[in-house]
Amino acid sequence: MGPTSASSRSQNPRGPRERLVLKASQRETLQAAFEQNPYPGITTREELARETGIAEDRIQTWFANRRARPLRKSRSASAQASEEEPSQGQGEPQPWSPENVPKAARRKRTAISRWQTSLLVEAFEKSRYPGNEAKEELAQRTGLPRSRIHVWFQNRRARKPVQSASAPPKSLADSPTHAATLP
DNA sequence: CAACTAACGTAATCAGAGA
DNA sequence: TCTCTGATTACGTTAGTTG
Repeated sequence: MGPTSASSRSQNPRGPRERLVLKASQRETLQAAFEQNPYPGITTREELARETGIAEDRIQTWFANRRARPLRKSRSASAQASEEEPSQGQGEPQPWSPENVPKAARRKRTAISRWQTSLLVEAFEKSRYPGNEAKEELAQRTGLPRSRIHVWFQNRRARKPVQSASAPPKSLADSPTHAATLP
């Protein structure tokens, strides 16, 4: 199995997912793909996932972090205004602009059924910030991938702000839409 | 310990399916 | 068409790994 040194991290309910440590060969593969296209679509990501053995959502995270790196400045910033930057001299000094990026295919929209949604809503009301364990459990129970659960919570948090204690819960006569309540 | 960087947060936006 | 909501992005922060 994996020579993971950290295996005693399964006690924190809010704990994040175990941090992945890339092998040199995996890093090379990703870096090569990044140079060809910093915005890989779902097809490319899954291909890379197969090649490297890394989960697709981790590939996506890797690309996002990689894109941000040259733009982000370290908190130390070094403050030295040298007129040259090592490791970024040759190649394309131009930043990637969205217009220049070919629209890669997105992941197909996942259809989340009513019962799956109810389960997620129930969990959301218990905790808006499920840790990795809770996400895995929800993935098990709903049959949805962990990454979709993660996105669902992100969207839910963004669209359903925290209800004030004094704010009326969505009682009757508030949302005439969803007529089907519960079985 | 300091630098590097995977994981994860928000906010904004794009995009698919149903009313 | 509009609404609801899943997918993706930029940007910022947190915390594990490594020199």
